Amino acid sequence: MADKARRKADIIAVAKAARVSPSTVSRSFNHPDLVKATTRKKIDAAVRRLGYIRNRAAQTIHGIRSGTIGLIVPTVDQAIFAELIQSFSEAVEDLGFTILLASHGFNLDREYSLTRKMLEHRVDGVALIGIAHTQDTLDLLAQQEMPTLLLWSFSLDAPFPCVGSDNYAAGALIARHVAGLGHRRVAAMFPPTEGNDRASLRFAGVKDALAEVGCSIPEAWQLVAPYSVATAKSAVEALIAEGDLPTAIICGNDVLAWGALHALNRAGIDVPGQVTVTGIGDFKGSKEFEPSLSTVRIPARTIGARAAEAIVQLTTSEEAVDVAALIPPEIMVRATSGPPRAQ
Amino acid sequence: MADKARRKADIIAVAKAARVSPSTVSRSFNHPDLVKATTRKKIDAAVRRLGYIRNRAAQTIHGIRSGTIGLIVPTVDQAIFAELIQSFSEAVEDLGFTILLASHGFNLDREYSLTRKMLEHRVDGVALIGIAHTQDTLDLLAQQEMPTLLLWSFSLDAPFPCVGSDNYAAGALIARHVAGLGHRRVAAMFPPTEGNDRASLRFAGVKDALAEVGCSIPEAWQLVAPYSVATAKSAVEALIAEGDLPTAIICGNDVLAWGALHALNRAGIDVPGQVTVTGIGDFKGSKEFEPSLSTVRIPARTIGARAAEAIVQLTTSEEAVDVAALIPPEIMVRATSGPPRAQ
DNA sequence: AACAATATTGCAAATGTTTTCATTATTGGC
DNA sequence: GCCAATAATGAAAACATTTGCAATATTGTT
Repeated sequence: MADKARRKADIIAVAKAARVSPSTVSRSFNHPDLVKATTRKKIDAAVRRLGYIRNRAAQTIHGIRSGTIGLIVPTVDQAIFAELIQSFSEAVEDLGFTILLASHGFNLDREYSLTRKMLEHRVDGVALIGIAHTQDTLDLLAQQEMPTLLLWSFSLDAPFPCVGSDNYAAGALIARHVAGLGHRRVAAMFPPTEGNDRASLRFAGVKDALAEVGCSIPEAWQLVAPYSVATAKSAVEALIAEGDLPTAIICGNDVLAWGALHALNRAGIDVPGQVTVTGIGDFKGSKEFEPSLSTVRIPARTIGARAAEAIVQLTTSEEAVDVAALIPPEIMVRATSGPPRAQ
Repeated sequence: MADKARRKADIIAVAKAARVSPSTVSRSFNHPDLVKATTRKKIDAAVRRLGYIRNRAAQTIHGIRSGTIGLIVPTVDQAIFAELIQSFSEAVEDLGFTILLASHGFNLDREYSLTRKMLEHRVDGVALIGIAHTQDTLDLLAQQEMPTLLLWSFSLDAPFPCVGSDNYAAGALIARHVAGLGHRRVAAMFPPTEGNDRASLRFAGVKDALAEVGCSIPEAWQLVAPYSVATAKSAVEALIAEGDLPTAIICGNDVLAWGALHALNRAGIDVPGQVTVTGIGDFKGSKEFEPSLSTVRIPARTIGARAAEAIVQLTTSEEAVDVAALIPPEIMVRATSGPPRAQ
């Protein structure tokens, strides 16, 4: 019988057990200062005795915040997103919210339907990765007046406030470093840029910065490799097999750079003596790589934490607040970059 | 005005717009076969026109499934968990559920309060990482009759069904491989084992398997390094500095092994010629490492997918179902392991 | 054209809370 | 000990749905 009572444990059951009205129980949770200490004690005791657990769904119905933030990402399974998600969710949890997580695998149509789902769950806010989204998704969020944050990339003319870094600048930063060392025979290896504003902006930054010194990347040296050490390694192995090596390979992210380094290492090609390799991202482990990877730091943890504050502000504050934040990328010159060998 | 109507868009508003009763609208969503096709058309039109979005919270109140699965992990930010979470959430989403994600940072007390939160949100099921949890957490889940799954590790005498691999076996597997090559001067590098059943089981497996051949790991060679390339690298650098090198270093996971390899590489110590290095996990990139890492494969994607099916079965099926699944680890002998150099 | 069977719809109660307003209890000042 | 404040509580309506049951509409059969 205790069992039966227990399972149903209702705010009403608690009220009965504590010999007060349901209103008082509710108040004791939500406005403890409005109920007498001794009453609160009785209620707490009843709660414990019955194993009562509040029902957020029932609260949410009243237009009260659900206490959830929807986070929609391309995938969890890339170092960079994992770090971002971790710091974001930590910070969000500390602020009393829980994350509703969904991943769309770089498919923006799926992103739309996931967004709908988030809205059905009445999340208090939505955070999306990157700037590029389908108009449908953006319209939906705007029309429902859902507090929305664009995470990871930053742009001034984005449809929603952004907290993130400037990927174009990151690309330009590393390219200028490489060009500054004197490299003119430069290859690039990037992930497919379609539906990925981060990668395409970085690549654009690289190309534009190289153009400043009159350098361009020949078609044959524009390698495309999906995010993985394996594909990057084999792409660079193929490049090596061609016989005509560039003096530098600028990679769209650190994972690709790791692949490049492994390929060069295997072929016995000295880095940076014969070939300079750079990454973007400064993932964990890049500094410890042998040789230590020259890259651009995009501070995922900072972005995640700032974004959490931003989205919570967006959901809680009445008036319009300006939460956008640009977290600048930072060049990390380490051991994989050096001047080109004299011809 | 449209705007005002739009924002509130209610099932009642939809009903009015479609000139039917709210019940019919509800049915048209939940039991479409019970409503006439032409009526459904009218309703769909009204829904679109008003931009109506169903309110899961209001449904959940009726004891209907919330369509969410709580996933509580130590952290997202470790390759192994990221991969697991990704495959789990993909599969769960395909089955029509959404993930409520929380991370406790290896703090089991936080795990308890996160579990409570999940229950407040009336998730349909909860998945926890690993076997070891506080009694409070386990009691809470049991008492609330919450479908619960233990993810990642497998054990027969666990308090809830498990879907995962056998970490003890994984440790034993790699240790037998190393011992089989003839190594007797063996070091181990593991993350702190406290509150981490994966690491402690692996380590136990390693020690027991080595004991089978009369080998034990001297105190000084039992390195402890938190999960990170950086700490692993410096731990092994310290070991190298000592001067007395083992012939093999068995690492608790691939990230630690990467760190070890970088340290040895930097010191110009040949792997596997002078020192054998092994990992556990077979993370992405381990195969492409130079030299390619010998390790034990723990198939995260398989586990994630199987676990998703399992938890959904647990939440949907009436009778008790047996969903436990042991996904066996598999040794991957690659290039970092070889016989010890003749003394 | 009438009847029974079946398909479709609406009414009203129920779900677990919160909140406004009204009522009752307590306190301090004299 | 009485009165006015003020503090604490309760009753009832509201929130956005679902669902059992009853009522109505449609169909096929003769």
